[in-house]
Amino acid sequence: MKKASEAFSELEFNTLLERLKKLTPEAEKEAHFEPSYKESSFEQISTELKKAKKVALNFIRESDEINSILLSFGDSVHVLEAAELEKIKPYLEDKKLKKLTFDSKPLIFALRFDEIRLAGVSFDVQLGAYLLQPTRTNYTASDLGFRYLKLYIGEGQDSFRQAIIDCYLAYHLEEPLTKKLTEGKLEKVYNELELPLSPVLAAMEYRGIGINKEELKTYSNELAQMINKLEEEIYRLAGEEFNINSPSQLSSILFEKLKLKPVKKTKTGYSTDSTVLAKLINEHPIIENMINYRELAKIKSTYVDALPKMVNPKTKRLHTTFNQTVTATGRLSSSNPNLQNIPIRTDIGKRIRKAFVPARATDLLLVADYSQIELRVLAHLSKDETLTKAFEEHKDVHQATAAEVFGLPVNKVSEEARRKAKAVNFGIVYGISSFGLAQQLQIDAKEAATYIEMYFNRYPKVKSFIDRTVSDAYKKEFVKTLYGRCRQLPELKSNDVRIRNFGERSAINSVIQGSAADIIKQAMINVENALFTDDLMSRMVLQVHDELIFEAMALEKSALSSLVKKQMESAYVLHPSLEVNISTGPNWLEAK
DNA sequence: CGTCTCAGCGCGTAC
DNA sequence: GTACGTGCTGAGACG
Repeated sequence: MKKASEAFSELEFNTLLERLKKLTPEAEKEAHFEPSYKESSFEQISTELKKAKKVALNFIRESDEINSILLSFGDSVHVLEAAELEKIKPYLEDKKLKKLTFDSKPLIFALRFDEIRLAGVSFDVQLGAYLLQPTRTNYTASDLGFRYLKLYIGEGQDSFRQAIIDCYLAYHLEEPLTKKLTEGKLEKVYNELELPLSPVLAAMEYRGIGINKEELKTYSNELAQMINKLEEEIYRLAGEEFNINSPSQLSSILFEKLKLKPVKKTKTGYSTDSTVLAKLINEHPIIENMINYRELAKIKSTYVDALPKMVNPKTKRLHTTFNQTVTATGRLSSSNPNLQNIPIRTDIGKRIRKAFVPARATDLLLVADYSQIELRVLAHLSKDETLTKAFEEHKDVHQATAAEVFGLPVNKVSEEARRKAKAVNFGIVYGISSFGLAQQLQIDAKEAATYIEMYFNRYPKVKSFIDRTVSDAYKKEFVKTLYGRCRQLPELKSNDVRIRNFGERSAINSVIQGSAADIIKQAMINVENALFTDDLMSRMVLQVHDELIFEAMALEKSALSSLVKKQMESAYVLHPSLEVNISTGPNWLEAK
């Protein structure tokens, strides 16, 4: 009863506030920015459009359908009916007329349904704001309007008003954002990488990738049966039925009922994650079943059952969204669905890849992946002779590292030593801590520390590069990649040593991961252009951080292979040079 | 009081 | 180190 009355009074309070706002329109106008707009026809704006050098552009859309066209020459925003699209088409496709946008990719994407190729996008608010502050989680009109123009724009506008505001901002943020980008020496990465990449990503999203729904349906049934059996066995061994997917319920079965020894804690209780289960494998027969259950359940719910639901009914294909303004380092991310974390490591997971196929059975998928791009970037940036030489001599880099670190002849490097060296290499790229390496290798921190020390003994210039990068980061509070992409590191100002250490690792990781991201972005732009120049029909459809996936026309297989290899390897002149491996197959599994 | 929604969290997949 | 998605859980909103 009390709660209900409290809720009511709060509701009443809000309603009163709303009324108050309406009663004082003057105060409202002062506090909140509202761009003016007018409904116009093509004829009314055609004179201005003809003589204009630049125009801000936006659409009001329902999913991918354009309902209205928004144009601004600086003052009022013109709202035109979608029916006028045909008349505006030549202007949209005229690369000499500069288009200023708030977020260009959805516009490019939507226009493709009307067979219009937007050209001349010279400014994109989202991309500019991202390059200036890549660690922000979003770039809303309200935040950006205030930050760069001191405008008060309310959050949570309806979609019509939001579209108007975005169009207005696309015009008026050009000057302040461009100025900031220049000050930060970010023009190169902005103009040569992010802006030209945007239409490439739009095209890849538009194309999508083929998926064999029947294959997944069959697999789903198989998995259901296997999961069912494991479920029964787990219940039997537990002596009761419970929700296996609930970490808290599993925890009480394992650590209370079965009296197993807890390995580590989480915020809320005892951890049951895969590393914990692995350590308990010899303690109780239920553990092995749990490990198997977890893997199958993960694959089924996240991929096998989820992916078919996301197939576009019109195109019969999967269309991911490549997010260009999400990661702190400059990598892309992929969502709805995420096609950058499709399983590959286990046999159970591999079968998912088999379901990714080209549109026509006669075509192929072609996968082109950079060999060890991050370690090559490290060799390049550090100028370490030993590491550089390993690549120049086409050595197995983990094996070579093992030989160096453990002082063995190459032919005496055991599987075990190679595995350890590989973990050290990963650790270096991630910004190593002895704690992290110890956890990875299941050894104590002291032993891990000696591995790191031995590594730095053999690769002294990697050591000095890391030291230089970190001390530079403390001085400037940011780091930069090969292309000048910037990441701020406010963590380095923290009084908490754990947060500072995190900042130091991020500094190293961002330079290496971000530089690799720069390179593959350059490669994507170059490859896409080359495909059109050479009149090939094959198309790039996915990017997974260090690899590009193409739908290849069978007849173009060899031409495509050499084009892609050439373009990817020459995207950036690195020392040691970049190396790309190519393979093809009837599906994503067999093209790896 | 039951139903719904949402955010946080544990977990696991990728590079 | 960098991401994203699923399922569970508890809190608060809703009717």
